[in-house]
Amino acid sequence: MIDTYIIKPDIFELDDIFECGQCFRWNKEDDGSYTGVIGDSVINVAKKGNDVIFKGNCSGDIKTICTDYFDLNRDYTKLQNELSKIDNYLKESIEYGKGIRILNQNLWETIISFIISANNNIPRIKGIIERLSKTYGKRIEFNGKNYYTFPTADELSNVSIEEFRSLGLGFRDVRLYETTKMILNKEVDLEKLKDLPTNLAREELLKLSGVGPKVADCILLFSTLKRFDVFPIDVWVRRVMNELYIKNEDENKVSKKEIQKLADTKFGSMQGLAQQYLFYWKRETA
DNA sequence: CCACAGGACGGCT
DNA sequence: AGCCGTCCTGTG
Repeated sequence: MIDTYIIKPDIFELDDIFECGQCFRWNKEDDGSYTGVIGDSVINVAKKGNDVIFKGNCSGDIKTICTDYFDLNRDYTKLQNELSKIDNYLKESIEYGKGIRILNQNLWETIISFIISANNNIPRIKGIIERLSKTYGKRIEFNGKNYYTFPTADELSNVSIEEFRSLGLGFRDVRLYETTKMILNKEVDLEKLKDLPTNLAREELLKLSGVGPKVADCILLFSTLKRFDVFPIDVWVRRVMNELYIKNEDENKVSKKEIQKLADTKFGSMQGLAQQYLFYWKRETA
């Protein structure tokens, strides 16, 4: 059924939320709004003045779905104020990406999406995920258009490596195939992850094929696991951390260990959010 | 045609 | 433990 839900949040900018690199299934419409799939629902998010308007073909209560997914019960103003005190670089990056909220994305979907993200760029990642959903997910209609749910582990259980390859996954085909099997046979039990401390949850995720340190940290931060005490280090984060704080002539000579240690001491339990502001700022203004 | 961009992984020291 | 070549596809 088609539902609407309207709020006036202090912190909520469409471009900041959907373009900061945390998600791959949201597409911008001609009117500036975004449409995407959350679980079994299709949602369109628009902003008019201070109003954020959610409309969707929803499998449940739209208010519950959006409150959870968009992390609406967290006080980002307070978090921004705390982070802004750390230094002026962080303050500037927060001013740039002031409308960011970290999404609560389905854990399985986040795992598969970020395995696909390895050694890959955003347009291609989005294309692969779209083809995966169209081929193996369920169709939902909204505003006269077809959308597709992200396929479940069960829906991928009989897909061969060759079929994955034909969707454009490249060398990631085996990783998707193996990880699907490992999750289905509970070699890694996703249900148990949410109760584990961050370091142990990371160890579990690292057992999955195609999940290394960077992907594991993205999963911990951008999924319903919602851990802010991780600091995913990719080329852009390395670049910005070196430029601002480490100042090595060759950024490639800076070890991940050194960056990680700096993030721990400087940003502490809020390092995941700090990473998002710094990453988005550096990427968009590069 | 080539250079480059983007992480995991396995083999090597 | 750290270093490095390979995996694949799209872009300039």
